[in-house]
Amino acid sequence: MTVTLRFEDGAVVVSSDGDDLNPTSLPGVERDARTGSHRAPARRYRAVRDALRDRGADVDDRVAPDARLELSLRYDLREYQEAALAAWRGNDERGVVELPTGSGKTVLALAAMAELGVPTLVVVPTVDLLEQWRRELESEFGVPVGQFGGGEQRAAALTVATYDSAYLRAEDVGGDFGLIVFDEVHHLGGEGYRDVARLFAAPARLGLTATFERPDGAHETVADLVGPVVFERDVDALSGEHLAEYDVRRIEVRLSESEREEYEREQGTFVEYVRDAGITFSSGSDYQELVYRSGNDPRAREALLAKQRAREVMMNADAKVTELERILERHRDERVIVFTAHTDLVYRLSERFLLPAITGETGAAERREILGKFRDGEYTRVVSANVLDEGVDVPDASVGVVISGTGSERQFTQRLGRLLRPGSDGEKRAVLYELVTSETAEERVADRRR
DNA sequence: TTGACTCAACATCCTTTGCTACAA
DNA sequence: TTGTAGGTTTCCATGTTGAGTCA
Repeated sequence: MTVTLRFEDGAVVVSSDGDDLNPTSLPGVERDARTGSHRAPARRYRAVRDALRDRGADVDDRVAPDARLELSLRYDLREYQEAALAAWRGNDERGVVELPTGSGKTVLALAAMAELGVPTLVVVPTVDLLEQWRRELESEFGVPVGQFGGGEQRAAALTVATYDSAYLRAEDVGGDFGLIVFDEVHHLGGEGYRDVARLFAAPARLGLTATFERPDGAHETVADLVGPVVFERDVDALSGEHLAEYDVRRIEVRLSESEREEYEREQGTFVEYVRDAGITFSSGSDYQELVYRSGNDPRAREALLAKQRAREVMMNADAKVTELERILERHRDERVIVFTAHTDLVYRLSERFLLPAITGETGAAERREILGKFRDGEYTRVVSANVLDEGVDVPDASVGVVISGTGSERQFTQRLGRLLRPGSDGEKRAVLYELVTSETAEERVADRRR
């Protein structure tokens, strides 16, 4: 008896020429009533294949791409990269490696590709990263690299894709790769992006991230789709030798009298509603419930809007601008990145201190120009809202100033990571300033992110 | 090829001290 | 007794992204 495996529209189709096999006994395989065929989600491909092998079946496997690639790596891996690679291989070439920004996750993935030598898809969240990876692969392996996304639709044995484009092409090319690498793999927890991992058959899967855990718990889904964390090393373990040493300095500022008055009024409106409505925030979904209520309860809506205004007051306090002036003066000869949460403030600071500004409204060309000049040293400072947190190739800096941010540990880690690429002399010491408005909810927000 | 636009998706958005049901 | 986890649906606003469309 021969069992045939085929890839079709994001699924693995199982057929056999005899009656000995009950296909639904295979992992994930169900009978499709419409076509009468037996199929499993593509991600179960390896489990199905292995189960058939265990039973000694003769398998005609038309899913696995049979192309073999000769890829050689010029880099020598560092000790922790070797260890991460070994851990991943030891877990049947599945799993997530959690390493800080700047510690060489890309090199690790290149090494995995070279060792496996199978057609590989690299999935990334932004077009910026798409281009970085493509350049890296081309220069390292000297082969043409395919691209899905950013206006291109070109397949090759080594291909890079955005999460969006990978999803759009999955039914079509989901069986073409032996290895799939998810850069910034925490994105895979998003409701829509999960399907990327489901619809591709690639048996070998590598996830890369600096911050695996998600506040919504969806990292468990990611672990299910890609594999568990097989290796992790945090910033502190690498700083000094492979990453710059750093300090985080929290600076407390006070609201002005009028700001305090406004803050207390708006925050009071919010707290009062929350108390009256009996919302305790004892579970994570309570805030969500408040949002639902605001759909038809005017008081709930007003409470949320008041909270929004209170947040703006505390995050954009005038005293932070004064404090920033001092910091810029103190680090006049160093490269400084200023992070905020609101675009309005970005433009205010840009005008006041003549800082080049990057926000979501900044076009691609202008963005490239600013980052290029920052890289060359023509600009030594840049101010941005959330744009530079992730997914953009940001030139190295040694001073960061967090004017405002969310309570997200991920955002904090990413911002810190912007400063940690070691200097050429190895003597660099980075500083991240955190400006926090005292006696406001921002103190809690700042505590939460660490 | 580009730029401007729309659209959908993702992420964050959280108070203080208290209720209830259930498991160890 | 003590400690701990927690039930609904169609979503207030802001910032950012990628894909697609059209001029």
